[in-house]
Amino acid sequence: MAMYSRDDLVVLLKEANLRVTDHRLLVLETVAKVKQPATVYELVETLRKKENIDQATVYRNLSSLHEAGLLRRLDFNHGHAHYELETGRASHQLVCGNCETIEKIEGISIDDVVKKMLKKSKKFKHTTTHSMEIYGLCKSCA
Amino acid sequence: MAMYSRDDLVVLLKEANLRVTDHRLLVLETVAKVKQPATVYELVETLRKKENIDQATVYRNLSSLHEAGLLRRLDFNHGHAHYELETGRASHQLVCGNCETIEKIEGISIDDVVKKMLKKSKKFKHTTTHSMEIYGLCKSCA
DNA sequence: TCATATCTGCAAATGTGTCGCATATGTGTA
DNA sequence: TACACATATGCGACACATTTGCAGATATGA
Repeated sequence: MAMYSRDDLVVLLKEANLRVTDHRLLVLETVAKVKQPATVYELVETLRKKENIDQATVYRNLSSLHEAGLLRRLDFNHGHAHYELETGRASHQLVCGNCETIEKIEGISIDDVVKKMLKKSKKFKHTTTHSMEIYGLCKSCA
Repeated sequence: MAMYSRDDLVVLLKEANLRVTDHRLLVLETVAKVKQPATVYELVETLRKKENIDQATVYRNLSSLHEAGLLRRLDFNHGHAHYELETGRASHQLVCGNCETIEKIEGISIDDVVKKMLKKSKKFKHTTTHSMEIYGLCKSCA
């Protein structure tokens, strides 16, 4: 898991043509630190402990960072979004269809599958980054 | 794409130990007919044209049918759920991360990938049915 | 330092989905 | 077929995630 210094993140923001505000930097920094994709609720909780920051600001920054390609937005069918740093590498996870359990799996390439799917596709020509969610039931729920 | 008669669907409901009500049958029948996974909004619109049916009823029936394993619930990061008939076979789709475009791709097996992921997993032992969503950008948004 | 585009907090508004409750309906049993 | 009871339904209120309008604050280039 790559570690980014605050200065690194500032560079990322500038490269993305985003203004470097305290709050935006803080949001980016917070997401960069989490191990599992974080919910907005978790992020807001964490951020509020450090600084007085409104949830609307958190939402707006998550959106701008996502649009700029710095964050990946994930949805696990749980009714709320999750965010993680956009690493350029694909993101794969098993997701429980019953409870909120998710498990990121590292080190598996699905490039072949993506290639096959693109070959059959009419609406997609290439994918930039992609994430794959496989839904099943976790041990507790099975 | 398998076609189900109304009688077939009644049998499915009975096998699932669900009461056969007009509304539940109608919801199931409607989902069974759509080609692409349908949003609740679309289903409510379609259903309202045929019969006076409340959206709470639609939601409740979609849930009971999903819990009973007759419907698959999908989330494409668009802020609302989609439903399709649970076929037993896996469901694969390319999803645009920018607009609402999705494209189902048939005839690709990802059993090997699922097997590999399960092997690395600590929280999942086996998957029942699974669906895979690969996020990228569609031609228009690329 | 200034001008201006962008950001922020606040409160109110949306959108999606759920719940409580009184009434209606399906289903097994007599 | 009629009954009893569990379950389903409609309605309105509610809950939660996310967005928006607006007025004041801040970042950035000139």
